[in-house]
Amino acid sequence: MHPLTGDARLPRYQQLRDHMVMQIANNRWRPGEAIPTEAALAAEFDMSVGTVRKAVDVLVAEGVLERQQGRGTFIRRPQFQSSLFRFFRFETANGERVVPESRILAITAVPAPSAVAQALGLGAQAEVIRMQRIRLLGAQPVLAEEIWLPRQPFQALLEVDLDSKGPLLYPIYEHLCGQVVASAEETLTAEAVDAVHGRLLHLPADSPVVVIERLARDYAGKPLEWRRSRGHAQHFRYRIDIR
Amino acid sequence: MHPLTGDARLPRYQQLRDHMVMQIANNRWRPGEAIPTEAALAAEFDMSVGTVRKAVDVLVAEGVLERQQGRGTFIRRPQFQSSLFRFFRFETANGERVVPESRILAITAVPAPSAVAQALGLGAQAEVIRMQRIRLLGAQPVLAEEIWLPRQPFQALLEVDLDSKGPLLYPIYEHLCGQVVASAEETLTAEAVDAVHGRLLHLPADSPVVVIERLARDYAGKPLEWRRSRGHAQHFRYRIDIR
DNA sequence: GAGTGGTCTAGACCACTCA
DNA sequence: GAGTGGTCTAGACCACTCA
Repeated sequence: MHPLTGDARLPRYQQLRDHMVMQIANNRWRPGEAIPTEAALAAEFDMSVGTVRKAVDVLVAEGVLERQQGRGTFIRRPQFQSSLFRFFRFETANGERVVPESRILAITAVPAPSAVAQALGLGAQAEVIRMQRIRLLGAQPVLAEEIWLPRQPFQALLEVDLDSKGPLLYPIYEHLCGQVVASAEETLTAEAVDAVHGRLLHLPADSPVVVIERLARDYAGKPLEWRRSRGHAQHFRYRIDIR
Repeated sequence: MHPLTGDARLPRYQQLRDHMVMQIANNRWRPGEAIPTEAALAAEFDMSVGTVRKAVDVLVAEGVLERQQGRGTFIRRPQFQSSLFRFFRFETANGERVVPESRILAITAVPAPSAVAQALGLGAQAEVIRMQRIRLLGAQPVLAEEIWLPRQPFQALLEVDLDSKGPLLYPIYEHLCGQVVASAEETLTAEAVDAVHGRLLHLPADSPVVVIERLARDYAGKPLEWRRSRGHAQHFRYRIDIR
């Protein structure tokens, strides 16, 4: 048995939810691992299974946990590889969906521009890593990305050949730097392409492009990465259900 | 006491949820009205209050119901007036948010083009109402909309002066035609403006515009309205939180 | 067959609303 | 103070997974 340490004025299921978020943020369990059974948690915190279930319900609704009947409840690994592809459709000539290849144009450590420092919650002049890359379908560039990371936990990225590790950065962040992206905020805008990105994307002047800015955070809510991606509007389509 | 009529193999809370959706679709309760208390529903369907709460939880999560502690549980009236403004920001010179005025350019009954018939789930050559309107900030057009409705329940729209009733159509649908919009699917795309819309929106050639297609449905899921709105990308901004 | 989450019950007591 | 939803308990039994 083990007392909860949170704000005792909150309902017990909320206290348990907060406690579990903290455990996850502190890497007590890794993505894909099972948390203790509902009965075990009820015994540990001296509450009924119904109250444990309510705390777990909240975390499932928040996308942090995933239930599997008969097997257990697991830390959900966010599926960010498909994130851009909720916005952009890339297909081969035969109509098959494909993940564009990645080519890194530049990766360097620089003092953070003030907008980047602010987005990442860093002090002025903190060191950041700046990565520029393009995503290609065959020889055709389809996305241009600039990516900013705090230097300290991501230093290792400067010391490896990223292009050899495939186009998906978040698994690299996890394995190379121990940083797990758990949530993100994205902002969509659209504009006529500027000269720089027109050249990068091989687009005529004034072509419409969609811009996606993304701030990615870990389980504790700490900003890990700020990214801006641009792609031709022709590939863009996004669907929303509302009530 | 009253037996549930749904699929008896489903959990009882699901059966109750399905039953309540049906009641709402059949206008047993109107938007804004309270449904019976949890205790009354438990007595009516001979189940425990916990099971009723679980059915209500589902409908709250789906956005159909709204709980108010101490007062009751209410049919949620979807807040569609703000729907476009989740995508477009319109502000006066002083930076205040405003709802653009509406000017209807044309409203006529026509045979449904096949794409419209398909979207609205109508037979080929069914009669539909076609409305074209622009939204204005002062003298500046900011949105161009084409709106398609099945003629039958919306006939009354052809017989009134819509411009005098303000820019929000959904309250008019409800009061004039008895049709309540309960949910919608929206698809965002972006393009360079074409000649027709460039003229309507007073935009130079090749300006980037964002296009929102929306299919609106009633509580039973029946399509009520299909709409396509175009606005200058400069006003467009959309934010998404993902896990 | 042991262990997991899923459904359901029948209650107790609390927090809030409103006349 | 009567009536509402919110929290929590302690159980029973079911559906599913996996060795």
